[in-house]
Amino acid sequence: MQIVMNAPAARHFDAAVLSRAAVAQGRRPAGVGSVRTLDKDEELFAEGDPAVSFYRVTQGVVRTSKLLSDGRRQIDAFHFPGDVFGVEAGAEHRFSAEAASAATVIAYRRRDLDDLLFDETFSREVLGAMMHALERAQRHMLLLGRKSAIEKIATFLVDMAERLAGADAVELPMSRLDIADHLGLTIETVSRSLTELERKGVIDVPASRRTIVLRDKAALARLNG
Amino acid sequence: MQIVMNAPAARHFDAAVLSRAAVAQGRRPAGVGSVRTLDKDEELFAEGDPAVSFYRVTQGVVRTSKLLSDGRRQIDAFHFPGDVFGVEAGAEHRFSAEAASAATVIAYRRRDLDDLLFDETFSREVLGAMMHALERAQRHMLLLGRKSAIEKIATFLVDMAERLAGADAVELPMSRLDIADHLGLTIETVSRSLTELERKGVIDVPASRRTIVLRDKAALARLNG
DNA sequence: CGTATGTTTGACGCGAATCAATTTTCGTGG
DNA sequence: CCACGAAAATTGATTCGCGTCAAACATACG
Repeated sequence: MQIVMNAPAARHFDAAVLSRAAVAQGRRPAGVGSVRTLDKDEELFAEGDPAVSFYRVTQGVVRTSKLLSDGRRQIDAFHFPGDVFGVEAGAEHRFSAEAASAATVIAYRRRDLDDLLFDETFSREVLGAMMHALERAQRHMLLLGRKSAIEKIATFLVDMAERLAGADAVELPMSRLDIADHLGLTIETVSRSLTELERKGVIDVPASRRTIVLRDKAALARLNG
Repeated sequence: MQIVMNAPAARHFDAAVLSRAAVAQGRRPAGVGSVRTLDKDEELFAEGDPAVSFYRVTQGVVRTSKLLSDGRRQIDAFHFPGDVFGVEAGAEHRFSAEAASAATVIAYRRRDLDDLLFDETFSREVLGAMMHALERAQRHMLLLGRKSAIEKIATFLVDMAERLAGADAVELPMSRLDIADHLGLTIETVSRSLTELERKGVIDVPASRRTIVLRDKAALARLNG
Protein backbone atom coordinates (compact mmCIF):
# COMPACT_ATOMS: atom_id res chain seq x y z
CA MET A 1 0.00 0.00 0.00
CA GLN A 2 1.19 3.41 -0.86
CA ILE A 3 0.31 6.85 0.39
CA VAL A 4 0.24 9.40 -2.36
CA MET A 5 1.81 12.69 -1.41
CA ASN A 6 -0.34 15.50 -2.66
CA ALA A 7 1.65 18.29 -1.10
CA PRO A 8 2.57 20.73 -3.85
CA ALA A 9 6.12 20.54 -5.13
CA ALA A 10 7.11 17.55 -3.02
CA ARG A 11 10.72 16.88 -3.94
CA HIS A 12 13.09 14.17 -2.93
CA PHE A 13 16.71 13.54 -3.62
CA ASP A 14 16.55 10.02 -2.43
CA ALA A 15 18.79 7.70 -4.38
CA ALA A 16 16.99 4.64 -3.07
CA VAL A 17 13.66 5.91 -4.33
CA LEU A 18 15.29 6.70 -7.63
CA SER A 19 16.68 3.26 -8.02
CA ARG A 20 13.37 1.70 -7.22
CA ALA A 21 11.64 3.94 -9.72
CA ALA A 22 14.23 3.16 -12.34
CA VAL A 23 13.97 -0.52 -11.70
CA ALA A 24 10.18 -0.28 -11.85
CA GLN A 25 10.67 1.04 -15.37
CA GLY A 26 12.95 -1.86 -16.16
CA ARG A 27 15.83 0.50 -16.74
CA ARG A 28 19.19 1.04 -15.21
CA PRO A 29 19.41 4.17 -13.14
CA ALA A 30 21.29 6.67 -15.27
CA GLY A 31 22.54 9.74 -13.53
CA VAL A 32 20.81 11.43 -10.67
CA GLY A 33 17.19 12.51 -10.87
CA SER A 34 14.80 14.01 -8.38
CA VAL A 35 11.27 12.73 -7.91
CA ARG A 36 8.42 15.16 -8.24
CA THR A 37 4.79 14.41 -7.42
CA LEU A 38 2.09 16.39 -9.19
CA ASP A 39 -1.58 16.91 -8.47
CA LYS A 40 -4.01 16.84 -11.34
CA ASP A 41 -3.63 20.04 -13.39
CA GLU A 42 -0.53 21.08 -11.50
CA GLU A 43 2.02 22.79 -13.70
CA LEU A 44 5.46 21.27 -14.10
CA PHE A 45 6.81 24.07 -16.27
CA ALA A 46 5.45 26.75 -18.57
CA GLU A 47 6.34 27.79 -22.09
CA GLY A 48 9.28 30.16 -21.82
CA ASP A 49 10.55 28.80 -18.50
CA PRO A 50 14.29 28.14 -18.43
CA ALA A 51 14.82 24.51 -19.38
CA VAL A 52 16.78 23.39 -16.35
CA SER A 53 15.51 19.83 -16.42
CA PHE A 54 13.94 17.21 -18.59
CA TYR A 55 11.68 14.51 -17.27
CA ARG A 56 10.55 10.94 -17.28
CA VAL A 57 7.03 10.00 -16.21
CA THR A 58 6.80 7.22 -13.64
CA GLN A 59 3.11 7.40 -12.74
CA GLY A 60 0.05 9.06 -14.22
CA VAL A 61 -0.15 11.20 -17.30
CA VAL A 62 1.51 14.49 -18.20
CA ARG A 63 0.31 16.68 -21.06
CA THR A 64 2.54 19.09 -22.97
CA SER A 65 0.91 21.96 -24.80
CA LYS A 66 1.26 25.26 -26.57
CA LEU A 67 -1.04 28.27 -26.48
CA LEU A 68 -1.99 31.00 -28.91
CA SER A 69 -2.28 34.55 -27.62
CA ASP A 70 -6.07 34.30 -27.37
CA GLY A 71 -5.94 31.11 -25.33
CA ARG A 72 -6.48 28.51 -28.02
CA ARG A 73 -4.54 25.45 -26.92
CA GLN A 74 -2.92 22.52 -28.67
CA ILE A 75 -1.84 19.53 -26.62
CA ASP A 76 0.96 18.01 -28.66
CA ALA A 77 1.28 14.87 -26.58
CA PHE A 78 0.23 12.92 -23.53
CA HIS A 79 3.15 11.32 -21.73
CA PHE A 80 2.68 7.99 -19.99
CA PRO A 81 4.94 6.14 -17.54
CA GLY A 82 8.31 5.53 -19.16
CA ASP A 83 8.01 8.46 -21.58
CA VAL A 84 10.71 11.12 -21.62
CA PHE A 85 9.80 14.71 -22.41
CA GLY A 86 11.05 18.26 -21.98
CA VAL A 87 14.41 17.83 -23.74
CA GLU A 88 15.11 21.18 -25.36
CA ALA A 89 17.54 22.43 -27.97
CA GLY A 90 17.49 25.96 -26.61
CA ALA A 91 17.60 27.54 -23.18
CA GLU A 92 13.85 27.69 -22.71
CA HIS A 93 10.95 25.29 -22.78
CA ARG A 94 9.00 25.61 -26.01
CA PHE A 95 5.80 24.29 -24.48
CA SER A 96 4.25 23.93 -21.06
CA ALA A 97 3.73 20.72 -19.11
CA GLU A 98 0.97 19.93 -16.63
CA ALA A 99 -0.32 16.79 -14.98
CA ALA A 100 -3.37 15.52 -16.89
CA SER A 101 -3.99 13.24 -13.92
CA ALA A 102 -2.18 12.90 -10.62
CA ALA A 103 1.33 12.03 -11.70
CA THR A 104 4.92 11.43 -10.67
CA VAL A 105 7.97 12.31 -12.71
CA ILE A 106 11.70 12.07 -12.36
CA ALA A 107 13.55 15.26 -13.18
CA TYR A 108 17.03 15.11 -14.70
CA ARG A 109 19.05 18.27 -14.47
CA ARG A 110 19.86 19.52 -17.87
CA ARG A 111 23.48 20.41 -17.21
CA ASP A 112 23.94 16.75 -16.49
CA LEU A 113 22.74 15.91 -19.98
CA ASP A 114 26.25 16.41 -21.27
CA ASP A 115 27.58 13.94 -18.72
CA LEU A 116 24.68 11.59 -19.23
CA LEU A 117 25.35 11.50 -22.94
CA PHE A 118 28.66 9.83 -22.14
CA ASP A 119 26.61 7.08 -20.61
CA GLU A 120 25.99 5.22 -23.83
CA THR A 121 22.85 3.53 -22.59
CA PHE A 122 21.28 6.74 -21.46
CA SER A 123 22.35 8.62 -24.57
CA ARG A 124 20.77 5.99 -26.75
CA GLU A 125 17.66 6.15 -24.63
CA VAL A 126 17.31 9.90 -24.94
CA LEU A 127 17.92 9.76 -28.67
CA GLY A 128 15.38 6.95 -28.87
CA ALA A 129 12.87 9.01 -26.92
CA MET A 130 13.39 11.92 -29.31
CA MET A 131 12.93 9.68 -32.33
CA HIS A 132 9.75 8.16 -30.94
CA ALA A 133 8.40 11.59 -30.05
CA LEU A 134 9.10 12.76 -33.58
CA GLU A 135 7.46 9.71 -35.08
CA ARG A 136 4.43 10.25 -32.92
CA ALA A 137 4.36 13.93 -33.85
CA GLN A 138 4.42 13.06 -37.55
CA ARG A 139 1.50 10.68 -37.17
CA HIS A 140 -0.32 13.34 -35.19
CA MET A 141 0.25 15.99 -37.86
CA LEU A 142 -1.42 13.65 -40.35
CA LEU A 143 -4.34 13.34 -37.97
CA LEU A 144 -4.61 17.07 -37.32
CA GLY A 145 -4.23 18.12 -40.91
CA ARG A 146 -6.18 15.49 -42.76
CA LYS A 147 -8.57 13.44 -40.65
CA SER A 148 -12.27 14.00 -39.95
CA ALA A 149 -13.63 14.24 -36.41
CA ILE A 150 -14.75 10.61 -36.36
CA GLU A 151 -11.41 9.46 -37.74
CA LYS A 152 -9.56 11.52 -35.15
CA ILE A 153 -11.51 9.96 -32.32
CA ALA A 154 -11.13 6.45 -33.72
CA THR A 155 -7.38 6.93 -34.10
CA PHE A 156 -7.14 8.34 -30.61
CA LEU A 157 -8.99 5.42 -29.05
CA VAL A 158 -6.88 2.83 -30.86
CA ASP A 159 -3.77 4.71 -29.81
CA MET A 160 -4.82 4.87 -26.17
CA ALA A 161 -5.74 1.19 -26.21
CA GLU A 162 -2.21 0.36 -27.38
CA ARG A 163 -0.48 2.62 -24.89
CA LEU A 164 -2.60 1.67 -21.92
CA ALA A 165 -2.35 -1.99 -22.85
CA GLY A 166 -6.04 -2.30 -22.17
CA ALA A 167 -7.29 -5.37 -23.99
CA ASP A 168 -10.60 -3.99 -25.16
CA ALA A 169 -11.47 -1.36 -22.59
CA VAL A 170 -9.68 1.93 -22.12
CA GLU A 171 -9.88 4.05 -19.02
CA LEU A 172 -9.18 7.52 -20.38
CA PRO A 173 -7.07 9.36 -17.84
CA MET A 174 -7.79 12.82 -19.28
CA SER A 175 -10.80 15.10 -19.65
CA ARG A 176 -12.84 15.69 -22.80
CA LEU A 177 -11.31 19.14 -22.99
CA ASP A 178 -7.83 17.64 -23.04
CA ILE A 179 -8.90 15.22 -25.75
CA ALA A 180 -10.43 18.05 -27.77
CA ASP A 181 -7.31 20.18 -27.46
CA HIS A 182 -5.18 17.22 -28.48
CA LEU A 183 -7.24 16.37 -31.56
CA GLY A 184 -7.94 19.90 -32.75
CA LEU A 185 -11.67 19.67 -31.98
CA THR A 186 -14.13 21.11 -29.46
CA ILE A 187 -15.48 19.17 -26.49
CA GLU A 188 -18.89 19.13 -28.15
CA THR A 189 -17.53 17.44 -31.25
CA VAL A 190 -15.57 14.94 -29.15
CA SER A 191 -18.73 14.08 -27.26
CA ARG A 192 -20.85 13.84 -30.40
CA SER A 193 -18.28 11.63 -32.12
CA LEU A 194 -18.20 9.25 -29.16
CA THR A 195 -21.98 9.11 -29.19
CA GLU A 196 -21.92 8.44 -32.92
CA LEU A 197 -19.44 5.58 -32.50
CA GLU A 198 -21.57 4.16 -29.73
CA ARG A 199 -24.68 4.40 -31.93
CA LYS A 200 -22.83 2.44 -34.61
CA GLY A 201 -22.02 -0.24 -32.07
CA VAL A 202 -18.27 0.28 -32.42
CA ILE A 203 -17.74 1.31 -28.81
CA ASP A 204 -19.55 1.32 -25.50
CA VAL A 205 -19.43 4.23 -23.07
CA PRO A 206 -20.75 3.09 -19.71
CA ALA A 207 -21.82 5.74 -17.20
CA SER A 208 -18.90 7.55 -15.54
CA ARG A 209 -17.89 8.21 -19.13
CA ARG A 210 -14.23 7.67 -18.36
CA THR A 211 -14.05 4.13 -19.60
CA ILE A 212 -14.50 3.30 -23.27
CA VAL A 213 -15.18 -0.29 -24.26
CA LEU A 214 -13.84 -1.07 -27.71
CA ARG A 215 -16.43 -3.46 -29.10
CA ASP A 216 -15.19 -3.58 -32.68
CA LYS A 217 -11.50 -2.82 -33.02
CA ALA A 218 -11.50 -3.80 -36.70
CA ALA A 219 -14.14 -1.16 -37.40
CA LEU A 220 -12.14 1.37 -35.40
CA ALA A 221 -9.01 0.54 -37.35
CA ARG A 222 -10.93 0.97 -40.61
CA LEU A 223 -12.04 4.39 -39.42
CA ASN A 224 -8.43 5.47 -38.99
CA GLY A 225 -8.40 6.62 -42.59
CA MET B 1 29.49 28.39 -62.64
CA GLN B 2 28.01 25.05 -61.92
CA ILE B 3 26.37 22.40 -64.01
CA VAL B 4 23.47 20.71 -62.31
CA MET B 5 23.38 16.97 -62.88
CA ASN B 6 19.83 15.87 -63.50
CA ALA B 7 20.62 12.27 -64.29
CA PRO B 8 18.43 10.12 -62.03
CA ALA B 9 20.15 8.60 -59.04
CA ALA B 10 23.53 10.19 -59.67
CA ARG B 11 25.73 8.99 -56.83
CA HIS B 12 29.21 9.90 -55.83
CA PHE B 13 31.52 8.73 -53.16
CA ASP B 14 33.81 11.65 -53.55
CA ALA B 15 35.35 12.78 -50.30
CA ALA B 16 36.40 16.06 -51.80
CA VAL B 17 32.84 16.88 -52.81
CA LEU B 18 31.68 15.90 -49.36
CA SER B 19 34.15 18.14 -47.68
CA ARG B 20 33.22 21.07 -49.83
CA ALA B 21 29.55 20.52 -49.13
CA ALA B 22 30.21 20.19 -45.45
CA VAL B 23 32.31 23.28 -45.40
CA ALA B 24 29.66 25.14 -47.37
CA GLN B 25 27.32 24.25 -44.52
CA GLY B 26 29.87 25.51 -42.04
CA ARG B 27 30.31 22.04 -40.62
CA ARG B 28 33.09 19.58 -40.21
CA PRO B 29 32.75 16.52 -42.40
CA ALA B 30 31.59 13.71 -40.18
CA GLY B 31 31.73 10.23 -41.54
CA VAL B 32 31.26 9.27 -45.15
CA GLY B 33 28.20 10.23 -47.14
CA SER B 34 27.16 9.79 -50.74
CA VAL B 35 25.76 12.64 -52.81
CA ARG B 36 22.43 12.15 -54.49
CA THR B 37 20.88 14.57 -56.98
CA LEU B 38 17.12 14.64 -57.34
CA ASP B 39 14.83 16.03 -60.02
CA LYS B 40 11.73 17.85 -58.93
CA ASP B 41 9.18 15.34 -57.59
CA GLU B 42 11.70 12.52 -57.65
CA GLU B 43 11.27 10.12 -54.75
CA LEU B 44 14.12 9.63 -52.32
CA PHE B 45 12.37 6.97 -50.27
CA ALA B 46 8.80 5.85 -49.57
CA GLU B 47 6.96 5.10 -46.35
CA GLY B 48 7.79 1.53 -45.41
CA ASP B 49 11.12 1.43 -47.24
CA PRO B 50 13.97 0.01 -45.18
CA ALA B 51 15.71 2.92 -43.48
CA VAL B 52 19.23 2.30 -44.72
CA SER B 53 20.24 5.94 -44.74
CA PHE B 54 19.41 9.30 -43.34
CA TYR B 55 20.07 12.53 -45.19
CA ARG B 56 21.19 16.10 -45.16
CA VAL B 57 19.96 18.55 -47.79
CA THR B 58 22.67 20.54 -49.56
CA GLN B 59 20.62 22.18 -52.32
CA GLY B 60 16.94 22.69 -53.04
CA VAL B 61 14.01 21.53 -50.95
CA VAL B 62 12.89 18.06 -49.89
CA ARG B 63 9.40 17.36 -48.57
CA THR B 64 8.58 14.52 -46.19
CA SER B 65 5.00 13.30 -46.05
CA LYS B 66 2.56 10.65 -44.95
CA LEU B 67 -0.51 9.37 -46.79
CA LEU B 68 -3.88 8.02 -45.75
CA SER B 69 -5.24 5.00 -47.58
CA ASP B 70 -7.49 7.16 -49.75
CA GLY B 71 -4.63 9.41 -50.84
CA ARG B 72 -5.05 12.32 -48.46
CA ARG B 73 -1.57 13.66 -47.81
CA GLN B 74 0.12 15.53 -44.99
CA ILE B 75 3.50 17.09 -45.60
CA ASP B 76 5.06 17.22 -42.16
CA ALA B 77 8.04 19.30 -43.16
CA PHE B 78 10.01 20.96 -45.90
CA HIS B 79 13.74 20.45 -45.55
CA PHE B 80 16.13 23.17 -46.66
CA PRO B 81 19.90 23.11 -47.14
CA GLY B 82 21.57 22.10 -43.89
CA ASP B 83 18.54 20.23 -42.57
CA VAL B 84 18.89 16.60 -41.54
CA PHE B 85 15.95 14.22 -41.99
CA GLY B 86 15.15 10.54 -42.30
CA VAL B 87 16.63 9.42 -38.96
CA GLU B 88 14.44 6.53 -37.82
CA ALA B 89 14.02 4.67 -34.57
CA GLY B 90 12.83 1.52 -36.32
CA ALA B 91 13.91 -0.45 -39.36
CA GLU B 92 11.60 1.33 -41.80
CA HIS B 93 10.94 4.87 -42.88
CA ARG B 94 7.75 6.19 -41.32
CA PHE B 95 7.16 8.72 -44.08
CA SER B 96 8.17 9.26 -47.67
CA ALA B 97 10.58 11.87 -49.01
CA GLU B 98 10.51 13.56 -52.41
CA ALA B 99 12.20 16.57 -53.91
CA ALA B 100 9.86 19.56 -53.78
CA SER B 101 12.24 21.29 -56.16
CA ALA B 102 15.39 20.05 -57.87
CA ALA B 103 17.57 19.11 -54.92
CA THR B 104 20.81 17.54 -53.75
CA VAL B 105 21.24 15.55 -50.57
CA ILE B 106 24.01 13.70 -48.80
CA ALA B 107 23.10 10.20 -47.69
CA TYR B 108 24.65 8.76 -44.51
CA ARG B 109 24.43 5.01 -44.15
CA ARG B 110 22.46 4.15 -41.12
CA ARG B 111 24.69 1.38 -39.84
CA ASP B 112 27.33 4.04 -39.56
CA LEU B 113 25.11 5.96 -37.17
CA ASP B 114 26.43 3.89 -34.32
CA ASP B 115 29.98 4.80 -35.28
CA LEU B 116 29.06 8.38 -35.99
CA LEU B 117 27.55 8.74 -32.56
CA PHE B 118 31.03 8.21 -31.16
CA ASP B 119 31.98 11.31 -33.05
CA GLU B 120 30.82 13.71 -30.41
CA THR B 121 30.35 16.58 -32.82
CA PHE B 122 28.22 14.56 -35.18
CA SER B 123 26.24 12.99 -32.36
CA ARG B 124 25.45 16.38 -30.96
CA GLU B 125 24.50 17.51 -34.44
CA VAL B 126 22.08 14.65 -35.02
CA LEU B 127 20.56 15.10 -31.59
CA GLY B 128 20.29 18.82 -32.33
CA ALA B 129 18.59 18.09 -35.63
CA MET B 130 16.10 15.82 -33.89
CA MET B 131 15.36 18.44 -31.26
CA HIS B 132 14.83 21.12 -33.86
CA ALA B 133 12.61 18.84 -35.90
CA LEU B 134 10.55 18.11 -32.81
CA GLU B 135 10.30 21.78 -31.92
CA ARG B 136 9.17 22.55 -35.43
CA ALA B 137 6.68 19.69 -35.32
CA GLN B 138 5.20 21.02 -32.09
CA ARG B 139 4.74 24.48 -33.57
CA HIS B 140 3.19 22.89 -36.63
CA MET B 141 0.73 20.86 -34.58
CA LEU B 142 -0.46 24.10 -33.00
CA LEU B 143 -0.94 25.51 -36.49
CA LEU B 144 -2.75 22.43 -37.81
CA GLY B 145 -4.98 21.98 -34.82
CA ARG B 146 -5.86 25.51 -33.88
CA LYS B 147 -5.22 28.12 -36.57
CA SER B 148 -7.56 29.50 -39.21
CA ALA B 149 -6.70 29.41 -42.91
CA ILE B 150 -5.49 33.02 -42.95
CA GLU B 151 -3.42 32.43 -39.81
CA LYS B 152 -1.90 29.31 -41.32
CA ILE B 153 -0.85 31.15 -44.44
CA ALA B 154 0.51 34.11 -42.47
CA THR B 155 2.52 31.79 -40.23
CA PHE B 156 3.80 29.89 -43.23
CA LEU B 157 4.96 33.02 -45.00
CA VAL B 158 6.77 34.37 -41.94
CA ASP B 159 8.37 30.98 -41.45
CA MET B 160 9.53 30.78 -45.06
CA ALA B 161 10.85 34.33 -44.89
CA GLU B 162 12.99 33.35 -41.90
CA ARG B 163 14.26 30.15 -43.38
CA LEU B 164 14.96 31.54 -46.82
CA ALA B 165 16.55 34.61 -45.28
CA GLY B 166 14.70 36.71 -47.81
CA ALA B 167 14.50 40.22 -46.45
CA ASP B 168 10.97 41.00 -47.48
CA ALA B 169 10.36 38.83 -50.51
CA VAL B 170 10.06 35.07 -50.50
CA GLU B 171 10.47 32.88 -53.52
CA LEU B 172 8.38 29.87 -52.62
CA PRO B 173 10.14 26.78 -53.93
CA MET B 174 7.06 24.55 -53.72
CA SER B 175 3.68 24.31 -55.42
CA ARG B 176 0.33 25.43 -54.01
CA LEU B 177 -0.60 21.77 -53.60
CA ASP B 178 2.47 21.21 -51.45
CA ILE B 179 1.60 24.27 -49.37
CA ALA B 180 -1.99 23.07 -48.99
CA ASP B 181 -0.90 19.59 -47.93
CA HIS B 182 1.52 21.10 -45.45
CA LEU B 183 -1.03 23.43 -43.87
CA GLY B 184 -4.00 21.07 -43.87
CA LEU B 185 -5.89 23.10 -46.46
CA THR B 186 -6.96 22.79 -50.09
CA ILE B 187 -5.23 24.59 -52.94
CA GLU B 188 -8.35 26.70 -53.39
CA THR B 189 -8.20 27.95 -49.82
CA VAL B 190 -4.46 28.62 -50.09
CA SER B 191 -5.09 30.67 -53.20
CA ARG B 192 -8.03 32.53 -51.68
CA SER B 193 -6.07 33.31 -48.52
CA LEU B 194 -3.17 34.73 -50.52
CA THR B 195 -5.60 36.85 -52.52
CA GLU B 196 -7.20 38.02 -49.28
CA LEU B 197 -3.84 39.00 -47.79
CA GLU B 198 -3.00 40.84 -50.99
CA ARG B 199 -6.34 42.65 -50.91
CA LYS B 200 -5.53 43.77 -47.36
CA GLY B 201 -2.21 45.14 -48.56
CA VAL B 202 -0.21 42.79 -46.34
CA ILE B 203 1.53 41.02 -49.20
CA ASP B 204 2.12 41.39 -52.91
CA VAL B 205 1.94 38.48 -55.33
CA PRO B 206 3.48 39.57 -58.62
CA ALA B 207 2.77 37.51 -61.74
CA SER B 208 4.57 34.16 -61.86
CA ARG B 209 2.96 33.69 -58.45
CA ARG B 210 6.07 32.08 -57.03
CA THR B 211 7.38 35.15 -55.31
CA ILE B 212 5.56 36.70 -52.39
CA VAL B 213 6.48 40.22 -51.32
CA LEU B 214 5.92 40.75 -47.62
CA ARG B 215 4.75 44.35 -47.44
CA ASP B 216 3.70 44.41 -43.80
CA LYS B 217 5.55 41.90 -41.65
CA ALA B 218 4.07 43.33 -38.46
CA ALA B 219 0.58 42.66 -39.75
CA LEU B 220 1.63 39.15 -40.75
CA ALA B 221 3.09 38.52 -37.32
CA ARG B 222 -0.15 39.73 -35.74
CA LEU B 223 -2.06 37.27 -37.90
CA ASN B 224 -0.01 34.40 -36.50
CA GLY B 225 -2.54 33.99 -33.71
C1' DC C 1 -28.06 15.77 -0.08
C1' DG C 2 -26.85 19.89 -2.56
C1' DT C 3 -23.70 22.28 -5.30
C1' DA C 4 -20.01 22.52 -8.71
C1' DT C 5 -17.97 20.61 -12.55
C1' DG C 6 -17.86 17.83 -16.53
C1' DT C 7 -20.46 15.83 -20.28
C1' DT C 8 -24.07 15.44 -23.48
C1' DT C 9 -27.57 17.18 -26.55
C1' DG C 10 -29.86 20.58 -29.56
C1' DA C 11 -30.38 24.64 -32.79
C1' DC C 12 -27.97 27.37 -35.72
C1' DG C 13 -24.18 29.75 -38.34
C1' DC C 14 -19.84 30.01 -40.46
C1' DG C 15 -15.42 28.76 -42.51
C1' DA C 16 -13.40 25.82 -45.43
C1' DA C 17 -14.28 21.91 -48.71
C1' DT C 18 -16.24 20.62 -52.94
C1' DC C 19 -17.65 21.11 -57.57
C1' DA C 20 -16.94 23.65 -61.63
C1' DA C 21 -15.17 26.95 -64.82
C1' DT C 22 -11.75 30.30 -66.22
C1' DT C 23 -7.41 32.32 -66.52
C1' DT C 24 -2.48 32.30 -66.32
C1' DT C 25 1.93 30.23 -66.56
C1' DC C 26 5.17 27.14 -68.28
C1' DG C 27 7.24 23.55 -71.09
C1' DT C 28 7.67 21.87 -75.78
C1' DG C 29 8.08 21.75 -80.60
C1' DG C 30 7.55 24.06 -84.83
C1' DC D 1 10.89 33.40 -80.90
C1' DC D 2 6.26 32.30 -81.12
C1' DA D 3 2.31 29.06 -80.92
C1' DC D 4 0.30 25.41 -78.80
C1' DG D 5 -1.12 22.27 -75.19
C1' DA D 6 -0.73 20.88 -70.51
C1' DA D 7 -0.35 21.98 -65.88
C1' DA D 8 -0.94 25.25 -62.21
C1' DA D 9 -3.38 28.82 -60.06
C1' DT D 10 -7.33 31.60 -59.44
C1' DT D 11 -12.15 32.61 -59.03
C1' DG D 12 -17.08 31.57 -58.31
C1' DA D 13 -21.25 28.98 -56.58
C1' DT D 14 -22.72 25.85 -53.41
C1' DT D 15 -22.50 22.34 -49.74
C1' DC D 16 -21.41 20.56 -45.44
C1' DG D 17 -18.66 19.42 -41.29
C1' DC D 18 -17.64 21.34 -37.34
C1' DG D 19 -17.77 25.36 -34.26
C1' DT D 20 -20.60 28.37 -31.48
C1' DC D 21 -24.19 29.38 -28.41
C1' DA D 22 -27.33 27.58 -25.17
C1' DA D 23 -29.51 24.42 -22.19
C1' DA D 24 -30.21 20.01 -19.94
C1' DC D 25 -28.23 16.27 -17.65
C1' DA D 26 -25.06 13.39 -15.02
C1' DT D 27 -21.30 12.70 -12.05
C1' DA D 28 -18.21 13.75 -8.37
C1' DC D 29 -17.20 16.04 -4.16
C1' DG D 30 -17.97 18.40 0.18
